[in-house]
Amino acid sequence: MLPQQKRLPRRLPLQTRSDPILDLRFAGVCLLNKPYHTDVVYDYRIPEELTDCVLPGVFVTVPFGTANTPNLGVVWELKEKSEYKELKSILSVCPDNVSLDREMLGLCDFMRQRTLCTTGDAVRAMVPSSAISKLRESYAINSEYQQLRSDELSSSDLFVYEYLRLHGETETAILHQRFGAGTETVLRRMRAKGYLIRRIVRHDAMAEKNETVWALAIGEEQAGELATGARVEGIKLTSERHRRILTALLEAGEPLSSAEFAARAEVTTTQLRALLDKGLLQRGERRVERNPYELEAVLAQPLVLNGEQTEALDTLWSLASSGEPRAALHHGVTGSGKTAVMLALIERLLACGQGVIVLLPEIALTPQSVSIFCSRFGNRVAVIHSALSAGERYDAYCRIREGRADVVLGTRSAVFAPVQNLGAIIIDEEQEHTYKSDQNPKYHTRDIARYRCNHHKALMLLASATPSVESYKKAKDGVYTLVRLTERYGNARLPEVEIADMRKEVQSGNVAPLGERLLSSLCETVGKGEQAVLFLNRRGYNHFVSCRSCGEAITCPSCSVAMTYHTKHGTYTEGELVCHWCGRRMPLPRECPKCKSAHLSRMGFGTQRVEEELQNLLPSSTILRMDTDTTSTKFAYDEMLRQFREGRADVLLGTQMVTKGHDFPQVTLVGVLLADASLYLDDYRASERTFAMLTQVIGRAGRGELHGKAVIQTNNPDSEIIQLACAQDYEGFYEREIRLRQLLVFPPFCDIALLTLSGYPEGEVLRASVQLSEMLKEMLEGDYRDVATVSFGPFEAPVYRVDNRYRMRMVIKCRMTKRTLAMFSEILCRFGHFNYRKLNLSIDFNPSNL
DNA sequence: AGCACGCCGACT
DNA sequence: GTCGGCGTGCTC
Repeated sequence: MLPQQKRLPRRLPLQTRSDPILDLRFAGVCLLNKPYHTDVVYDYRIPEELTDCVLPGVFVTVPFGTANTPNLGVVWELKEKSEYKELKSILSVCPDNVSLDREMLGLCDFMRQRTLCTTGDAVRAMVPSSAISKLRESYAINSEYQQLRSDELSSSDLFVYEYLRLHGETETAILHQRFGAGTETVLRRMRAKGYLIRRIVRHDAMAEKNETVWALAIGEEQAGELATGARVEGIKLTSERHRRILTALLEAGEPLSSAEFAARAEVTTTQLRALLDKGLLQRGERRVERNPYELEAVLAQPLVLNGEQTEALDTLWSLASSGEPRAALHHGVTGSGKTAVMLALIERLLACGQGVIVLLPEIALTPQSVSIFCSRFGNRVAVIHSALSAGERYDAYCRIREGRADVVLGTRSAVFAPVQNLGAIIIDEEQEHTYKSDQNPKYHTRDIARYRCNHHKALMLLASATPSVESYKKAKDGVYTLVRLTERYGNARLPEVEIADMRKEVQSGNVAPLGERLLSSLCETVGKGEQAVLFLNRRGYNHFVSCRSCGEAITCPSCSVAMTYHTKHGTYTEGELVCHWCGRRMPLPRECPKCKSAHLSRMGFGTQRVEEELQNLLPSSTILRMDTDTTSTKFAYDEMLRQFREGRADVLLGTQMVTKGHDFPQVTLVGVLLADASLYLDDYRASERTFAMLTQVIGRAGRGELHGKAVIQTNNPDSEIIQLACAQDYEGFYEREIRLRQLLVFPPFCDIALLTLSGYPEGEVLRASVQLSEMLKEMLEGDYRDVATVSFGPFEAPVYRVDNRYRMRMVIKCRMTKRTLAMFSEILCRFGHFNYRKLNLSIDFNPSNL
């Protein structure tokens, strides 16, 4: 057993530099590039000249290790004394463009404990990477070492040496580009021999972008006279363009950029420079804000809320203004006008000087949804999503931190937006699995939002037509306040839903993706000049095995998730079934366990095929296909949606993308192909996802004046989930689902820790996975006897080999308590100490996907 | 993660 | 005999 590392303190000591009693000459620093088992607080001396700028949350560089390599770190705490002797001193403080405030430092700690991530992981999630200084390594020839013994150096050594002799000090990245893969070894070797020296330099964040602007260097009166062509103090402007420059400046009343001059006065930089030389103009700098969203604040029409909405707003407002941290679940049927309530709530919060974060899943963050916010709140809105450039992200961050933007609209990572006086965090479509990060730090947005709302005594508002079972249970248990909207807004009625049994089609010889019912409805709709949306449920494509006769898929006897078909040694027929939750394996049965039919099949068809078919059947109509192939750029995606909304296409065919965040008033028909495909995912949330998807897609129809219709094609018309979705009966779905979860012990009745061990070679991974499970067993029988768990595995991950790394897994059902977390933390530390270079252990709590 | 120390195989 | 392989242990 290895010695225990001293983990980080749970609470931050309260302290500021102004405290007169304390003589805070030392700093505890967390380094940003440390692996989990060495991510502890390291003490450093604060040099005299830095006493004023070393404060908790500030980024610094410190020497580390025997070589005193500079490392980037964040000051965690200040202290009077340190247990350690022979402390090193902080090297430098990064410029003041970012630092973590108390809230963010606390959040950092929270994330480390909850997700078992490192300080670096947490910090990088909170702050745009372009705002943090970077350390860059470069090499140069050691001038004190004159003799070049060429017998000691290989030819690749000499190439690099020669390059450095010619070019001088060069960054490692550039050398790497020039000399390829083996460069690191070459550099290391030559440094060890004393030929080269290495330097690590701090490069500060790119920070703001500035542009050159031109201003008057003389008085306005003088300029005015010159602009008329008069002679002033010996100068007369004969060129008409020169006079236009002065006129433009006087009209603008502020400095202008070259581009602005070009637009206003049709003059070029040459002419501007001429006036500069005459001493009439001077050059200055102006901050440019990189904001891809042109935010015209249109005069917002007042929100008209119906009775139910007003009631919901009042409840939410009383929670938000209570001065206490609160959480609410806003459950409204599709089309009930949740957004209007949200907007009204935001207006009230802004009126009280509070800011708001609104989170949406990526695919719902469309120009349409952005414009809803921008038209109402204008340039107070900051939009944050993954497609922003580093500069745009940085500027949005600054705008928020400085309070110039107080309505933040964004995807998962926007939950960290540095809104100063936070009134609410709204998570729309809260059941979406994209709110769970599957890379380090593996946080759930809800947990971060809850932490931040506690800090700000703000409201966390979860909204959805189909809440996650976890959240709805919390609402039922009174942890969240439940706010309901049960009516569709305005004249809109729920569409009429028809379930089309595809088994009959198969029996009558039709194997086409479009059944008769859907086809005839489609012809009718298009014939009337109305629009249709076809949703192809492609999740679970081809992996599970289902019965053609009864429609059931083969599920794991102990987990109630579909078993996945794995081929063996490249033969397609000789496969076996595997459960990704408990690792159970079994051969592919000859007949259906339910109805004994021999018609077992793998299933699926792609969007292209459906598109072709459609085009044949409806030759005169325009079909838009929207999937990951056709919408590789965000631009293409937006363009397609716009085309469809403007009525330039009759049918929109696509995957999940078509289900979210768009209002198409002209759509009267919604068709779902293969509704049951996602019913048998190898995930315990398969029913939940299918229900949510179907409910939402059905809700797309009939949102305007026209009445809508939905046709649901399925091999499994008796499925309770499909029927409940067609009836838009969330309550019924929940009751059924929660009972199942309890019975089989799945969240919210337990938490799940997914341990993934990856690396190479295969034998090592297998050996280590056995060692891991033994270690776990030993801990559960020893020091952690009090931790209740049920472990499965180790078994192969669903995709066993990725990028030549082999992956083994363990699934552990547990309760996420301090003790459980402490145990997993120790596992990570111990594994780190084993120093398995090529192996990596990752732990994900309640993962979103397998 | 890096880096140094340290102990074994294939080269001058 | 040495260089360099990577096993092991430490970093305020």
